[in-house]
Amino acid sequence: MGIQFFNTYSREIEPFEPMNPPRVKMYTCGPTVYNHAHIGNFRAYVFEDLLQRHLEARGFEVERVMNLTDVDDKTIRGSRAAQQPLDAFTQQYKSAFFDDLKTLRIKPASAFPAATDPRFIARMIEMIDTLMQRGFAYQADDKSIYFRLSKFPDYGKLAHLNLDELRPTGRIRNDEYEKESIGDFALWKAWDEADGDVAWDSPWGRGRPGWHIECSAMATALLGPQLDIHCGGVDNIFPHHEAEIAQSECCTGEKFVRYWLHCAHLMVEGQKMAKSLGNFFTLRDLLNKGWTGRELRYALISVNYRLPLNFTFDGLAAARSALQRIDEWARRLADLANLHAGEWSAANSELAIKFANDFLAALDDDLNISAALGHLFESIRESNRLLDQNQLTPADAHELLETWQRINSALAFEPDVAAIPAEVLALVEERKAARAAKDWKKSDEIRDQIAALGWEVKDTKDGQKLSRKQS
RNA sequence: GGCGGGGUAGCCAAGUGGUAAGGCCGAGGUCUGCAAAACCUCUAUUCGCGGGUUCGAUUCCCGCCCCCGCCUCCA
Repeated sequence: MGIQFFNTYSREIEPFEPMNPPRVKMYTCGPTVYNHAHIGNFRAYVFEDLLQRHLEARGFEVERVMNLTDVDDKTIRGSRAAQQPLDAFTQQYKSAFFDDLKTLRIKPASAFPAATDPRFIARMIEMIDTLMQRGFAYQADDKSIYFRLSKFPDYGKLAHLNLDELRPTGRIRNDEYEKESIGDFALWKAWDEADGDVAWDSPWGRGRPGWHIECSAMATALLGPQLDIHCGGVDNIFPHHEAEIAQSECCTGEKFVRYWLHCAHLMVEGQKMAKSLGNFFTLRDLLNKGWTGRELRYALISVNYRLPLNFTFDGLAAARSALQRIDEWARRLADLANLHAGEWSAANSELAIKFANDFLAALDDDLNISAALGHLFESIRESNRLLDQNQLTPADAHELLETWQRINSALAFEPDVAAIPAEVLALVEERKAARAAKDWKKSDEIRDQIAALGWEVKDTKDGQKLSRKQS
């Protein structure tokens, strides 16, 4: 069985066949940089990262683009409130976003195009112009340009919505009466006072681009008319991704996206995350509480992307415990392998081979991470048992470790490397002497001193082992 | 109202027409100067509820209940 994904468009599991293997063109909707991204946003980005990493583990070359929305109602409002120019205002959140990606071990995309980049503004104008010429767009009395939905009967197919049955929810602005049809969305928004000095010239007057056209313009400019994979949160399905399809296909005449993958929402302690509920968290909030990026990464990645994820602090604690167990296991393997470096003749470890096959096959199946982690922990238990019984050869240990490293290229769960302070090393030496003299009292005192410095020392048959203490 | 996703042990969660992976937590044990780690054992006769199909359903069908999301610029 090859790789297969659930395609939102067909609502079915489909075999994954990119246009030009091994190349994969992937577009992922990025953040609107008007504040710090929250953990719900990062659930989507972590999912996309796992997707990319697994495709790469399977030999694909992924070219991924993630856009940055740095002009829209919220960024403009924010910059005015902060009395900063728009670019200065958004720049701080762009930087913070990149820091957060790093903390969560999310691989950088091949490109992070920003909506305000003159090159892409030009591209957007060009696309809108094409749509105007072909009759897919029109200028309304308010001078804005709108997409003419009546010309694109496929609109609604991705979301499987019947447009005639849409229920008005009050989110439709009443002042858009100039539009031909209530669903027509803005491609170009004519300047108004609230925009301040944020405006670009266009054939239709000064204004700024609509949100949807951004993605269509940047995706097709950087990846071509057709994408293999387009990701985002389920909330983007309608209307954003519908609009992208409409704009792109009416411009290029080609099918825009082959596989649509959407991840479900994150909830917090069983409720929707909202500032008003006091359960709204950014990555920084969690770091300040003593959690690490990889712990959050584990918590976010360990539930299948199509299921709603209930984020809890119990879940983070479970992530911490699971990661420590993985760390300890990998260290035991490394210790055994290193102790006998040079004795690694071809092991053909059945355990390692089965581990790799089972794990990767699980991820092939629409990123079934739960099953994949199940195989990981089964392998851990089995090899730990063999280690306890001195039945694991150094060659097996070496091979298992290599297998783990390959698998971990998709997970990125390795421990943060921390240099052991000289002070701690000195205490360990001192303790070694005390232990040789069976001075248990002194040994325990030094253990406490080491703990006070943030490190944990464990006594094994191969001597003391140090690890960073978790907060 | 429309569309979609869910309800599996204390929590998270995989899964199949043939009798319930895995993780976390908890209890007991082995090991250990102690501690930690690791390992072993135990923890759902049962998979929201009621019917049906079947030799047999958690898995298929019908009905019902509950939760969550989207319904025009929130990942």
